[in-house]
Amino acid sequence: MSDEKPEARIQVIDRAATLLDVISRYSTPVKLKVLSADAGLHPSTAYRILHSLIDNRFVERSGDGTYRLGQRLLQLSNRIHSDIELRAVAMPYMTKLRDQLGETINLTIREGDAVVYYDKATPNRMMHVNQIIGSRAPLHVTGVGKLMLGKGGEKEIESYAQRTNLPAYTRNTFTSLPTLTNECLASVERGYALDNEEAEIGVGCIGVLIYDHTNQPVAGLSLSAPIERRRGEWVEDLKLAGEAISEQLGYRPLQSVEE
Amino acid sequence: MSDEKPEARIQVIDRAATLLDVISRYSTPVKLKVLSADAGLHPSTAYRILHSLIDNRFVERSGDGTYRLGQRLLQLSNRIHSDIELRAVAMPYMTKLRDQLGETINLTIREGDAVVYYDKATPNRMMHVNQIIGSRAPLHVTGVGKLMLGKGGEKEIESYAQRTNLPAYTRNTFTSLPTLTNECLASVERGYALDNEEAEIGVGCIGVLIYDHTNQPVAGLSLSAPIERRRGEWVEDLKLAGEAISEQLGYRPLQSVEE
DNA sequence: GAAAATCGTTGCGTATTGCGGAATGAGAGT
DNA sequence: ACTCTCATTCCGCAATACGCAACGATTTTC
Repeated sequence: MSDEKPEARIQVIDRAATLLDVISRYSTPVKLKVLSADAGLHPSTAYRILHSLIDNRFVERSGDGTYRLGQRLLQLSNRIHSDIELRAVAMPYMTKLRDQLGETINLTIREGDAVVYYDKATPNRMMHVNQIIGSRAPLHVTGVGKLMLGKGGEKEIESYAQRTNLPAYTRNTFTSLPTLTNECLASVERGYALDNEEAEIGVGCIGVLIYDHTNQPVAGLSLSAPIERRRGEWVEDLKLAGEAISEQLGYRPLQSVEE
Repeated sequence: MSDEKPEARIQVIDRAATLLDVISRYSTPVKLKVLSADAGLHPSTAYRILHSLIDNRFVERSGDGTYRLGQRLLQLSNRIHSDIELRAVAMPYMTKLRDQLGETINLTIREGDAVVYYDKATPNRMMHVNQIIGSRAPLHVTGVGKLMLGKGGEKEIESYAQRTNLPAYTRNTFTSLPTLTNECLASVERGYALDNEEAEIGVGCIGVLIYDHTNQPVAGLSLSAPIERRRGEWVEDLKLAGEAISEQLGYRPLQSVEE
């Protein structure tokens, strides 16, 4: 990091970054004296910055007074890794489905009580369903969301219903707990869910879950189409794609619990 | 991060960590308004911290004004990963060799003109060679170091000689460029190197290189013993262990250059 | 298309925070 | 036991980070 940029910089962030760099250059944990010398900082300055980085788990300190990079860096970068991997694995299947079926294919992930549209493959036709990447929809009005609720079981569906009060988006939205519960559990049972104009009149979806090596659902795959164009035979295509993506992410169905 | 710790904390490091956490909670890139709200910071404060994090590559900003985690986190955590992996892969072979041959087995890595003792397996006998983890030795007086120099070719050996002036550690140290060059290149040729009391009188070593998926040497494996106990037949054991470790790290010998 | 609202960015004054020097404590080396 | 070195803490100070307000750009609304 240079000082040539005219914009105001925050000195202590630059200094913290320098210390992390210096630590990363050594293959064994390093002492304070070496770190302050290499970073060009006063030892008491380096000491305080390092201990703030320790508090935030970017750095760890051993009993012998040496410092090394901390677990927070792994956790944050795992986030980047898993995002990159999910997209990279899913996108070829999505584009293939899009080309084969001629409708929009969405990749979604769960964020609390909503699904977020994470990526998509849209067909080259004038009329197609277009979801905005980054936008979100409540779980109970999407196919994938109903599957995610269903995987959580009756208690989770009930908690969700209490938190959200199951607002109606169309006249087809499930707004009563018993019917939503039946719908979610049945969807899990058959391995896919339909959205029958529950989020938006005129739009129908087919959704399946994507699992990873933890054998938990991590994302959803869905096809959105104008309701009159949606065909039941596409369910199998979505299921096969969801399974293939899941396997590439390390999912092993019917595996005994050993981890 | 809480405020209950009595020690002085650096506020802006805490705030930067909070912003990184907030970004990591979202699965899609996030706008400034959301980040400042979730982090409980004034927008201009969040703006300045974020841009300092951008300068240091912990965060990236897209043209649409959204922020996501940056590549620096990956780079720093790759450092942690590769360290963990090397040790995890090598240690079982090291302990097996130690038990089989009854002498100290070292794992070393290169740091500039030195090798650093990175890990070790020491035998349960009163007299054994003991290298201090974290300590370093000049390349030209260690078996592994001579191999690393040899892999670099004559020009690198010459540069090294000019930089260091090949100081003698014992009467057996190679202190002339021609003889050191011959020794390094011959060692590479036969796939192992010996340290014949070149670093310390009375201590002899056998060293081999460890490669990874980049097909480059990333570490060294060596046996250190009192010179009168060292046996030439152990060379094959070191070579086999070095190859096995390398393969587990993704090394593919005789692979055409395609990466 | 114009006006209003919102978000992002920047300048500025201030006070809070981070800094460096010095002192102290702990541990290592002789 | 003494000396030396490194790590840690305290303290006064000024530089830095901050928040407010204003401005520019973009989006939203009518």
